[in-house]
Amino acid sequence: MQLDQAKEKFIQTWGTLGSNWGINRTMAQVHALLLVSPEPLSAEDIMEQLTISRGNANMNIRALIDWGLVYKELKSGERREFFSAEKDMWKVFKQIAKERRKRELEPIFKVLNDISQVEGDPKDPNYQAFVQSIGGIQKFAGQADDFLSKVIKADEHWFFNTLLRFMK
Amino acid sequence: MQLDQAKEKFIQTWGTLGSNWGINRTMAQVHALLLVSPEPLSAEDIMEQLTISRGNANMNIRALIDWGLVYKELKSGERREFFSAEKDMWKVFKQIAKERRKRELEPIFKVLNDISQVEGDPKDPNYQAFVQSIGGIQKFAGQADDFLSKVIKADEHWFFNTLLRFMK
DNA sequence: TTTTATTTTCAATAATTTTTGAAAGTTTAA
DNA sequence: TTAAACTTTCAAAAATTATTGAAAATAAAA
Repeated sequence: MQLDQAKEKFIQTWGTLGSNWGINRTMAQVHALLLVSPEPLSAEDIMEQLTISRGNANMNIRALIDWGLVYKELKSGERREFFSAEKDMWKVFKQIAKERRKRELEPIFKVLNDISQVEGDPKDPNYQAFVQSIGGIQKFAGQADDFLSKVIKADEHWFFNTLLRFMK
Repeated sequence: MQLDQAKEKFIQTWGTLGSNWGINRTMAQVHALLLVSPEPLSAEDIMEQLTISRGNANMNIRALIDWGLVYKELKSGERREFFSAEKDMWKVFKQIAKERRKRELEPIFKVLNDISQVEGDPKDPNYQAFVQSIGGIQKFAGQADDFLSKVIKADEHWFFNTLLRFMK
């Protein structure tokens, strides 16, 4: 396979992967493109290589920067902005975990907490099932959150070597 | 808060959560409804409670069954089918991990393997960046897969107690 | 300043995904 | 058998989400 084909296939695959996980396809494609580019690219470069509009490129680049997955680079003597992606997959993973934790887990805790205050007849099976189910979810979410907070701080070598070995 | 409101809020929240993770909103809502129902529900019940059409209910129930998150229950003397959800969150989590691993990780390995065979000039920085980036992703994906395969087999108590303690 | 280069915004449009509902299919009971 | 109860399918419609492109905003250079 030639480089161009391989690049194209990677960008498409990464885009599909993203959309399976609730991430806009183009955003994932921009990320993929930056992942395999040796040098930072300008908005123009990205527009051309992915054949997308200026507005689309801009929005998705900004979103990637918000997620902490892409960095803005300033080249001296150059007026326009250049962008590069974090290529260390462990860092990418931790950054996504961190952001999703903040953006999603936190709001869910709030809702779970609110609805677990539900009032009702303790003899009503609907009430019982509700309280029990929400309780189970709360407990799980709390444990998952503890685990995540540790993963976010962990070092890759420790995580995959030490931990994986411990897990037998 | 009253039970009906709490239920409604839970169903909406679970639906939003699902769509953030690439799962159709209605599918997540059906799952939520079954999670908080003490008794299995019929398709008719689900249609009414979520005010969705028969076709929509049917499709999403089937999808949940495919994911192994919902079970079909047969009541003797009843002709229609009833459905119930797995309420143990650890099992739910493991089931989702198992399915996504099969549906997504496996195809990605295949693509990564194909494109890592790319031919090119070892002096070309584009080629170097590509090979290196894909290599890093492959390595990470392999380790993540090993980890996942262990999680899928793990017991909840062991995972959260023993492991969480070990992670300090 | 004013001009020029570049980035951002956002209403309109396009593309995609989801939902509906009626018809076809299936299964059980009479 | 035939009829009734229930489930599945799928083309059309609706809803949602993403994209465009041109105008407005911003920033640097002249």
